[in-house]
Amino acid sequence: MLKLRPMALGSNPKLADVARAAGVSLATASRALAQPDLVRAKTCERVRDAVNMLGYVPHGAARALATRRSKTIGAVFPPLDNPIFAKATHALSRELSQAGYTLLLATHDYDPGAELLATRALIERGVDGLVLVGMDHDPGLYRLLERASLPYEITWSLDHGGYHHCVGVSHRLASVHVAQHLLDLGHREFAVIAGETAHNDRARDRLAGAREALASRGIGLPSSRVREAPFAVAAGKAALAGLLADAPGFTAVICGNDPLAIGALLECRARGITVPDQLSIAGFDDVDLAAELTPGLTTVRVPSAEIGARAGKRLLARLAGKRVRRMEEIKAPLIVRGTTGPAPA
Amino acid sequence: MLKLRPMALGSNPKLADVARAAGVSLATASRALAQPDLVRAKTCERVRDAVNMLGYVPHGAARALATRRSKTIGAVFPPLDNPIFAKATHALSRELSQAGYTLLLATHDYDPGAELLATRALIERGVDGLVLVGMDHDPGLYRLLERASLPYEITWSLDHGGYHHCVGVSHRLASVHVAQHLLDLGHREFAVIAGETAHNDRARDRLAGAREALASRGIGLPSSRVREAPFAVAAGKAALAGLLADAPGFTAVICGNDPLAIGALLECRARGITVPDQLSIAGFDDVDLAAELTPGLTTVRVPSAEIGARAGKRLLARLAGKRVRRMEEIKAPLIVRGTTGPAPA
DNA sequence: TTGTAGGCGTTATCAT
DNA sequence: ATGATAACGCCTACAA
Repeated sequence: MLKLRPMALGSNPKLADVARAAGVSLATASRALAQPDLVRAKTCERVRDAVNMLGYVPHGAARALATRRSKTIGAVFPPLDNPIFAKATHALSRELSQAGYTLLLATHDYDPGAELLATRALIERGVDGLVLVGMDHDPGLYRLLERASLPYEITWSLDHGGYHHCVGVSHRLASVHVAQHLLDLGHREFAVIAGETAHNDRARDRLAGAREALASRGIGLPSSRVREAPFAVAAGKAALAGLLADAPGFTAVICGNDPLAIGALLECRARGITVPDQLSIAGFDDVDLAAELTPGLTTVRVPSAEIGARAGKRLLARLAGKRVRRMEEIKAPLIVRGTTGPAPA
Repeated sequence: MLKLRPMALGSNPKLADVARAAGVSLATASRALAQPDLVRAKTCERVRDAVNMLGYVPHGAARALATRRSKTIGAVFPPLDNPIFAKATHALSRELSQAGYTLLLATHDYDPGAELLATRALIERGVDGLVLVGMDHDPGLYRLLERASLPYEITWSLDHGGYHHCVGVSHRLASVHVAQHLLDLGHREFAVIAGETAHNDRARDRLAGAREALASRGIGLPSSRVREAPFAVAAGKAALAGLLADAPGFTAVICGNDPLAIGALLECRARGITVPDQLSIAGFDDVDLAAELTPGLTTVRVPSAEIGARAGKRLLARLAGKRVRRMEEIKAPLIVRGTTGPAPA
């Protein structure tokens, strides 16, 4: 079954080998591949043939060294088992590859230190640009970017300071809409299951938005009614269980993201609490699953694939010397489905 | 003419600048960073200071050119919105970064042509090794790898031919176990919602395993009872609806992966079909959500994070000159939860 | 322990 | 249209 391959040969063919095989100079071979218009058609063809014959594959490092461009974009992301990040990564990768760029990906576990290290590694690898998530980063990270004078895009969050290039949504505003929706349904007793707010400006903004909307109608949110939980369905279940045990009496739960909301929903189902009759639940992100559940999950649609794609497009445009708006806000509409309903009488 | 180029303002400091600032030669500066043991401690420190002072970041391309190593590993994956791939990617990335390697990620939509192109791009970028998913690839892909004599790992699938390095599970065998479990519960009328089998050996093996187990007990699987569906909860719902409409009468559904199974489950819930009393449902992969549902989803545990981590470890070991077993099989046990039960009388 | 110099594979700037 | 050759930034024998 195992076939032996006679062809051994030490190293891979280089452009010089191609040139020799085609009977042209190194420079001509290079041009034939990069700027065919500058080379006689016939010569071009000879070079191409030689390439195929030898199985020549360009040496990116050498090219990067000479051109000072790696055709590579770095992305530093939280764990991709959050589907929103997976989607964005995929869309970004797709966008980049269409333009001949490749994605260099680093992931971290919401740890600013690790994030800084990873970013450094990417810069060392010579990325032409960088995609980051959110605004919360080690100060050293921004310094590093500054010094490297590397174009980068902040995703998900918006820098209202107008300094960073960014493409994202207003988490605060969307969260206000969620709370208002529930208030309009007559709810007065709320609980919140927030994502972990440390090192996460999105989670903080979402929590702040909810607080603010409630406060503006004179409704407080005691700390016993607020829980932070790591992103995960299981954590959502546990959080709701905890709230029910420690501070019952609420009729609506605002969740920091969909997995938490789905967890809360499953916990209700397991306990026989009917949603939305006895309890309303709202999520955030509009994960695929949200629409498939019965009842469907009321949530905020954050178009994560679009964010990834836009970040890629913007970066590519900037690398091509075009100008782009510094800040690109994407709408995040409230999607009302079945898990929210009138407050029980 | 010889011109002294003072460090340009925009340009980043190079090792030569560090050396000058530290008052040592280029070679010493290089060694101080790479092999500090070969350099006097005091000198080392001077170099380090210079590095910090100047904010020096090594130029990876130059290093790669000189050492013929990029400290970069490429991975070619299907869309990461399938959580199993997201988990594997994260684990892989984590494993690599611990060893100073970075992950170069390419994703494709189950298209062999695109996969080939992406792989080529990674090789051009100078990856030191590659991680692939499954055995189904464009023949040109294997040729490319051969010529580049690049170490690579096939993940998820096992090459029983013993040719490729691989780390994965036996999808066929696990699928046999699923079918046997249902047979043991008394089921005789089956339906299958398979993943799309084109360009996907895992989906084919899973389907084949189920067929085989049923056949070995004299039970056939008419084509009207088999449906292929793209990976997605929505597709699972639709597939079950289709089966119910076209070929009712089955008491158990074997699904090609968990999202499909969850879709089937949700469809049942929406129609008032009780699971497992009226219908048993089994999945494959053991996604996080599977355990959180009530009833929990009976499925096969495929440790995707472990696969990613192992692939990384194996590749790193090989790059370090160690030998590893060509084939590493990971157990994929059946996890019996609540969605499967005795066949209705 | 430290320095000198050649080379890694490609592009780009000159000539021709 | 094509060719010679100097960068590009770093590593690493080989010398000192």
